[in-house]
Amino acid sequence: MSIHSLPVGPRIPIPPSFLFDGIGKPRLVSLSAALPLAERDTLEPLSRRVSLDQKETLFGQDEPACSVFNVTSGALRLYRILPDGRRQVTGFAFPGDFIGLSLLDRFAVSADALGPVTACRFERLAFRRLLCENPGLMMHLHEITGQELSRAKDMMMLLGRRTADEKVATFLMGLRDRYVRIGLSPITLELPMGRLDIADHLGLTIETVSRTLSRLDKDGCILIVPGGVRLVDHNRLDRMSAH
Amino acid sequence: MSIHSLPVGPRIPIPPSFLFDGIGKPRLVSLSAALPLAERDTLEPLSRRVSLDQKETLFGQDEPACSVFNVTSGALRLYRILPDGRRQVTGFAFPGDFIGLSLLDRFAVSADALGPVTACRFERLAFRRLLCENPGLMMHLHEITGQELSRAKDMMMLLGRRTADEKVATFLMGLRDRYVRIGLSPITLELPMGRLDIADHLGLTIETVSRTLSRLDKDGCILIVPGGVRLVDHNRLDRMSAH
DNA sequence: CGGAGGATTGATGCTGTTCAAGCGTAGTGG
DNA sequence: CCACTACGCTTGAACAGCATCAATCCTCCG
Repeated sequence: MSIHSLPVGPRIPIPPSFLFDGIGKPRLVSLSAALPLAERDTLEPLSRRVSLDQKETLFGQDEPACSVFNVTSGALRLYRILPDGRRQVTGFAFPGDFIGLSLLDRFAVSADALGPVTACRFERLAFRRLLCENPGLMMHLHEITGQELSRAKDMMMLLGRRTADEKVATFLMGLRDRYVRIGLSPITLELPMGRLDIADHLGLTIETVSRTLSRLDKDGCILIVPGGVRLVDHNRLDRMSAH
Repeated sequence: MSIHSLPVGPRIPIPPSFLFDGIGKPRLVSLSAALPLAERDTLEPLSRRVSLDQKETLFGQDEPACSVFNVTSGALRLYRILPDGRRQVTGFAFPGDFIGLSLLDRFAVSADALGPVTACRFERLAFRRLLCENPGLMMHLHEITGQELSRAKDMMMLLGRRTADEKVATFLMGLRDRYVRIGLSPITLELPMGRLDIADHLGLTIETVSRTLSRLDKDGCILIVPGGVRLVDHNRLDRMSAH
């Protein structure tokens, strides 16, 4: 697929590993590749498929959380909104990601689709019950939650202490890392989210995001392409996102 | 204790409920009141006491995490530092709080004492093993982690989308809520952390924090007292922290 | 062709930072 | 008991980075 034909709301494809298990037998598109096969087999019978179109919402903040989700294809934005309309996008969910893993009574964020999305839905109480019977699985999911918490702390550092340039560079490098893991191109990054979503994620305005990307482009760090961004000067980006 | 005699590095007292169990028998100061007695009794045998003096560090970011902690008295700051010295204080730990609950291989933050601190230390692998044998307990601790994650998202909203005034007001109201739960005065808040810690927590500079507190004082919202702050105009503070 | 929505770019202004000086209190030693 | 220092906090003045306001462009689509 040429970079010039990326759709505007790009479709995050289903990585091939999700479509077949070890012996090449097709299986229902379903659970995270991050999970060992045995655990997938434990969880899968409990799941139901969900599909969303662009802009449809999966759930809203503070709604009773009767489900847990695992994204199979597409991408979602997760966010909170203040009474006066200010929004913070706390993150984006990609194939393989769980949503609602902390199993609280209510959802901590709202979630809606950036494009067509499919996911596995689990009934929360059944999910919980299953975990209680499989301490190993619960421990694994607890670990995944711990990693999310660690990333949340990265995010605090990003929001509290970094400049606009660093924020944007860090965002791009973070996306690259995630794309590597789910089998998407880490060179030409699809950006299924709009500039406003990025801005609300990084604690900036849409204008600042746009200007910063333009400058990175002019400086030869990146190349802005329809529907995404091509990473050019990897080193410079790495230095900007200075860990 | 008069508000004018608050020590500069105030001692966060041990809530009485930690000192005695149901039948009035004294017990070793130890575990969180947030935990049911049965769970406390399960965990306690595994624990070792730790004491820290002011400014001593409990552990550093990225160190191998061989322990899990539960604070019994005092307060700690949890933070990350960038190579160039910029710091983000991700939170503060008070009596009852667990640290390192996500059980990852390495600590996600550094932790050091704001004043004299005591805590329970658990050997991580033993702790982990115990949890695998007590799914109910594991589920409970998972839930606590989920709440921490939810607060991390509040923090993202705070850092990304709120003004300096709102940040400071929200910080104070948040402290009030926590102090209520651990039995400290929610009217005259002790501030065991310095202005710089608050600044690095809220993504501001020390000058902005100082100015903002001064203005809140002048406006009659709060009263700055040695070692802390007295909340005066509760309503106005609530409106400023506008949830 | 015309409209809608997102993205870009420019001009201006404000919020919070930076730099700098001064204050207050605790602790120390003469 | 009082200087003297150290340290954290406060306050002021000037500055800068990002926000705001506004206009234009681009692409997709009907």
